[in-house]
Amino acid sequence: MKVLKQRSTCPISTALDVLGDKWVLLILRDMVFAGKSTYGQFLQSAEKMATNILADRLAVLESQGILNKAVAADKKSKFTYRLTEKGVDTVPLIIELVLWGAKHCPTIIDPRLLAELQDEKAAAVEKYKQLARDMARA
Amino acid sequence: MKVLKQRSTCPISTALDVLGDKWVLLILRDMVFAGKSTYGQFLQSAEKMATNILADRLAVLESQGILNKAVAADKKSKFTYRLTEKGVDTVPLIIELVLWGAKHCPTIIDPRLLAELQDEKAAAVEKYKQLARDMARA
DNA sequence: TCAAAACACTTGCAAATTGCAAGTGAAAAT
DNA sequence: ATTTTCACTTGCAATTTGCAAGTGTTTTGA
Repeated sequence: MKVLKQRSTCPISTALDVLGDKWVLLILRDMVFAGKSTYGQFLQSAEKMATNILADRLAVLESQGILNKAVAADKKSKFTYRLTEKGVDTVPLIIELVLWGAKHCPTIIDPRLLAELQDEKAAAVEKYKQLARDMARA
Repeated sequence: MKVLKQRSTCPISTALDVLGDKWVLLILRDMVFAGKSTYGQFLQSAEKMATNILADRLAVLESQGILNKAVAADKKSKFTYRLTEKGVDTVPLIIELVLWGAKHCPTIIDPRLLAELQDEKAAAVEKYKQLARDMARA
């Protein structure tokens, strides 16, 4: 059981104690926007995270109740990671990261997705939260 | 001039290359919600960041165009750091961090601030963006 | 049925980053 | 003139990262 130290009682600081890590948020991105759920799928991302870092971050996220680990339905040797409701609640944060990155950094993004997030943010947040929930049940 | 390496062309990943750091976001928090603008003020936060880390992160934020450094109006030995519009645009992200932290972690927050952020998020985002802009002119 | 492949990690280690304490140098106050 | 304030810098031990290789179960396929 991974234990994180809380630096203060500030909500921002405490949120950052777990979410203030590049790899953690890329895992959440892959779950929300790419529907990924296994160790092998997370390793295939463009950012090439190291295997030990991935294992460590999955353990942190599980111990923090942001995702659940379970044996896959089809294979006993496979695990699936699913978002809890606490994990689903990071969707608005991830969407703000998309919007900031797309506006201020040189990046590549599907223009339709960007338009959807910009023009109907509240609806898009609900849509991706629900998608994340549906995947968690699958 | 600090150079950051971009891990991919994904907007989330690229945003995280600069914002995916606990100390960077605490500096932005202090500017937006506490109106801080000097090296000495940042050092006084509850999280006690080390002096060398603070100097490093301020240099990163300046080189990324998120804040500007200028000699203070009153004293030549003092610098003031102010948010650029790129920095002001992190306000929605910071507000999502507040909401997630307050909802899912044991933290302490003024109930009126929380209610304001929860019940009228869009208006609150605009309000704090404008406050941040006004401080940048002061 | 038995060897090979897939899958999810673990381990070892060099290199980079962090956190702490102390030091530096210029301007302000006394 | 001297002390204090302010904004850093430096040195160094300890932690964390990133890379490559290895381990131990399933599962697939001949």
